[in-house]
Order: sequence, then structure tokens, then C-alpha cells
Amino acid sequence: MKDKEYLILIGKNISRIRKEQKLTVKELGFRCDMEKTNLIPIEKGRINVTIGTLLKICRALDIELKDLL
Amino acid sequence: MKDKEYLILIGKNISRIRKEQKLTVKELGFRCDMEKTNLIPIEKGRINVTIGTLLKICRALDIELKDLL
DNA sequence: ATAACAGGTATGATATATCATACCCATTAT
DNA sequence: ATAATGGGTATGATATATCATACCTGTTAT
Repeated sequence: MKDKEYLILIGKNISRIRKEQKLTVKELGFRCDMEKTNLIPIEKGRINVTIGTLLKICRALDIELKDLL
Repeated sequence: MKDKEYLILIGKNISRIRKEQKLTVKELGFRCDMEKTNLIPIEKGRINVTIGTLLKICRALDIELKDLL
């Protein structure tokens, strides 16, 4: 799978799980201390996100990193 | 698990799998078009590596991203 | 109608991942 | 002895992830 496809998949998983938990992007941003201007592109798969950032998001959603892959 | 611990774990897995395949850092670098000055800190877990970089390494080692977590 | 909210984009600033080069220290081979 | 090799560090340059602010659009609530 190409990088971009992989990043899009990860982003979709974040977006899906966030919505399942009835969270807005803003609320997720508050939980993991991130800006929505960075979260939205991540959910869209436009950013080559780091492991550290993914871990922050995972903790905010109470999931494991492998749940995003 | 803390970010740093997670990054160290990923790095150890890269290093272990590379050695299992009898590859030097230089050879791995050649395969994934990366510098050893960047690969070594990644194997040490000192760098907050991106998904894109991990995917390059995974392709060079013929493994899946989840194999590193 | 309009105020509040949610997702989304644009942009400039800052932090840092990655590159490129040079160098050090052990170990191994000649 | 020394040349070659492998892991490792230091550093300056470049690319880009992330922050911070401002703004737009559509939807919902009052």
C-alpha cells in the first residue's frame, strides 16, 4: 500500500472512532492538546504524522496504536 | 506506555529484524534510500519517526507496519 | 434573522525530522 | 601495522510537522 493510502486509512480510523465516541474535532484536540488545524489534515491523511502524535490521539481516544492501522 | 518507550520498542524491532536478515545499517539505508545518520537514531528510539519513514523501512525489510509495534 | 457551533482551509511562525558530510572507536582482514 | 568495515556521534542545511490565528461554509438553535 502506498504511503498516502496508508495515511488516509489511519485518518479515516481516527475520524470513525472519534465519531463513535461522539467527540468533535475540537474536543479531541482538547483531550490530546492539539490544534484542529492539525487534526483535520491528519484525519484526511494529508499529513505524514509522527508516532508521537498518533500516540497522543490514541490516548485521547483510549485505544491502541494498532487499532489505527 | 510512554512515547519514548514506544519509540525505543519500535527501534529495537527494526534493529532485531534487520539483524535477522543479516543486513547492515548501511545496506538497510540503501534499500530504503535513507541515511544511517537518521536510521541509527531511529533504531535507538531517539527520533519521533513518521509513518512515512516507518513504511519505507517496512518495505525494505519486507514486513508489515504492525510487525514493528 | 442571527447567534452559536462544527468542519474545513489559508498562512506565517516555530519545532523538529531528515539529509549530507565529517569524524570517532572497535573489530576484522590483509 | 594498517586498511576496511560496522556502529555510533556531531553539526549545519533543508523539508515539513505542528502551532496559532484568522476566516469561510453549512447547520442547528434561539
